[in-house]
Amino acid sequence: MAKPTIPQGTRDFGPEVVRKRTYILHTIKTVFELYGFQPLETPAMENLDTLMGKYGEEGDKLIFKILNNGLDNPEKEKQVREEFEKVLQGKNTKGITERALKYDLTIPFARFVAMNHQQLHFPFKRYQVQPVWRADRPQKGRYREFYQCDADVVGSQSLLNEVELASIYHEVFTRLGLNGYELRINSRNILAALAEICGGADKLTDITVAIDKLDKIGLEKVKEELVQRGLNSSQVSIIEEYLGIRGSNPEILSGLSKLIDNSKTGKKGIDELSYLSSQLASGQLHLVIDPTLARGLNYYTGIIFEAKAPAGVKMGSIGGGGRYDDLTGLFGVPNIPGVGISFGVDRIYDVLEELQLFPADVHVGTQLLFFNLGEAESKKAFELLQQLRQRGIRGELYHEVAKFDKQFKYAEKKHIPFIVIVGEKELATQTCTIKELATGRQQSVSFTDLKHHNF
RNA sequence: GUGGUUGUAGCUCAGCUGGUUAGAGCAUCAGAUUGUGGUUCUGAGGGUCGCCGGUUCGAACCCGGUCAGCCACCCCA
Repeated sequence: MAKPTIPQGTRDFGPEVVRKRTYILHTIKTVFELYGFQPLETPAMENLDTLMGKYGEEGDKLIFKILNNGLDNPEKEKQVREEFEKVLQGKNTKGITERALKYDLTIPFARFVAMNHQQLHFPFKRYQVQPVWRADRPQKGRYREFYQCDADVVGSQSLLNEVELASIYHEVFTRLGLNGYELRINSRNILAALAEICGGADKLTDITVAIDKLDKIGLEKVKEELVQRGLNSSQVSIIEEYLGIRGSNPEILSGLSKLIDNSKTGKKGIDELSYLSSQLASGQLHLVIDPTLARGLNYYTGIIFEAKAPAGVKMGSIGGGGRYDDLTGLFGVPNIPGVGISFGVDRIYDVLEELQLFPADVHVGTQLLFFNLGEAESKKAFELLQQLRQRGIRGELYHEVAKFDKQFKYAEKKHIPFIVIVGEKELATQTCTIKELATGRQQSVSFTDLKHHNF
């Protein structure tokens, strides 16, 4: 029998890891709820039609397709072979595959809203935490199965939603102890205005894709890429001037005004950014207006967000999002605008690990362990244990009579903070001995008092 | 999808220019220790050297293929 394996790019999560991940996810969900967001879950698989063409050409290639059943039916052999020929030419065909694993949470959400918009009360605020799948080649921080953690508001144009979402980022990162995080914002309208000035709205995608790489490849390479993408030298120098806008938020706003204020779209973008920064200026939010922030996704139309790990941690974005004006339009229901954010759970995990920000008690599952020291002893211990469980205290009785040494080690391995000894002496005196492992402190408590004892 | 790199015990790794029975530390189990863990000491178990094939008298080592991990690119979370 060959050793079992798991599919490429997938992971098992052991108890210790699950506890840490749960801590992160619980924190995020709690904050979502605090802001009035409601939970939603959608199926692991969607109809292929729902997903295809929504993520661009590259995205389509990375969708995990599910093979239809019954392809081996001899009666259909000829038809199946013909259909498969089409697959070899790069076309998708319902004869071979008509379902796929979901690629993100946004498109399934849009599909859900399009299907149910008559029943929903707007604005509809939902959060969703589920795995998604991509047929990408795995590498550092990238997996074929990973969790996304999204919150979106649909059915409202109000910028107050952006304010709320920015506050959610702040609240979550603060609760996780990531005080040095940075929330960068920009507006797609600013970028659109820049494209206008550079002589063509059709250049928007080329410009955003190139600018998005600034952090990684530097100014010179970005300029090269812009030229490659068909921009002339005067257009490139306008973009260079734009990328050179730096300083405090007010300074950046005035810099932007000088460059693009006579564009109507540009003015709208500046208004959005100044509204957001003024609304949030009073708090401790680390809000930074960043003209170089672009984000690859094409469907964004207004404010865009990107959350960065504290400086010094070699980790880029730990969250992102933005406003889209017409997501459900793809599914035949126009005019439902929305704005959403996403948390990168795996990356946040790595950052918390690196900065040692997981709480010390994150591993504590079982709170106390009763030692098993004989038949009569364990019978009494079990009775006491059941009383404590009634109170909601998580406890265990060691599964068999064993030496102290073994039972201690079991408690240590499971990070159980307290052990309770009920042995011959304790039975005689109707008391038990409670020991706190971390400190070695020990105390004697009567069987009747144990019920109310605080651990 | 393209390219690079690694694969030896549960884990981290050593293993000389190819040479007889493949090693260490940690972990596990047992004992020192029959009511007090973390330390120490003693001993034991555990490997088809990722898998398949080739070269050779002889392969963990060389060659080809394959699978998996890691890294970079494309793209993205």
